[in-house]
Amino acid sequence: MEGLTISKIAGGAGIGIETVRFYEKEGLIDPPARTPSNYRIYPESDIMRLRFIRRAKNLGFTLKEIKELLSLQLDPQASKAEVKQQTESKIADIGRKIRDLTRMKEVLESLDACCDGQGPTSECPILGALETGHGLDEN
Amino acid sequence: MEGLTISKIAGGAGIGIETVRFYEKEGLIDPPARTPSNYRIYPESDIMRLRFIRRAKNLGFTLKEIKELLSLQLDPQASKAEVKQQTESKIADIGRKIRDLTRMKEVLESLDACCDGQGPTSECPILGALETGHGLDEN
DNA sequence: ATAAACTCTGTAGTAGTATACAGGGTCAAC
DNA sequence: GTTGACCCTGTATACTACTACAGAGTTTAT
Repeated sequence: MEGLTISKIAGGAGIGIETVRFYEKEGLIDPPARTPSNYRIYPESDIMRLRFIRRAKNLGFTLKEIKELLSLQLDPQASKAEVKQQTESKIADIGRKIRDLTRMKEVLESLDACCDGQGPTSECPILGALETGHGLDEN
Repeated sequence: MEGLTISKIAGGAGIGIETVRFYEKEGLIDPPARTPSNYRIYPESDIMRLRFIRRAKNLGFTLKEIKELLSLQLDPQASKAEVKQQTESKIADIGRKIRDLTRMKEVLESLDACCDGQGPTSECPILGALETGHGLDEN
């Protein structure tokens, strides 16, 4: 039989079976084909999609945002200009996240270095890491 | 009077008043001083702390992880070795996030470029972005 | 041909993270 | 000295993202 059962893709993506059905309900993956006995059968490629979702979630994207990210490639109907604008807005979002994380990492690295000896930990301020950033913008 | 009321720090940090009290209950900020009439009064520096929390949440850290991050600098009692190990583990986490986001950003940038003309959007695969990464590790 | 291990739909429950409200006290200003 | 904007505690509700059944059908292995 061509295709994977739900437990196979769930296992392959490292998530639960119920979560796969949940994502289908939420529109994050397309409803798959069904066997004559009504079992879902998935193409291999859905494992990739599910892994993407898992990783993106770990990066602080909500399911709604992930849906938007995924739709950037799958919506040939949408106006090019609109897609382009959405894409660029996502790129900016991601750039902001990268800058924040980079700053945080630098602070932790200097913390790691400076506390190697015996300086008091409380002198190494991680708080400043995200402070000097991009203002009071939303989110 | 020295210090800020709860609505001032909430406003300054861009979060709600109830959220500030919630973070206090959860141990993310210390219980502040009180006026004789039992009002909370916060030092300016708590705005920085609350902003850090907001930004870190946006980067995919849970409140529990943020608590750990904040405690890295505030726990001079903890054994240096333990703190050092925790710090290094956080640094690795963050490095992974940065790599994932960088890959995602690259893909979106090429998507943005290649869809400038008229190529079908569906040909630009964001799915691969997080795929060739660091294996099937947890999370 | 039966038991174990899967699948289905549908509904309910959980954890994490806020938000809202009720009932009551406090402060500033007119 | 009363009105409106604050603050308090405590409880309840909401939203997101799962996770766990219940009750019933299917597939696989023995």
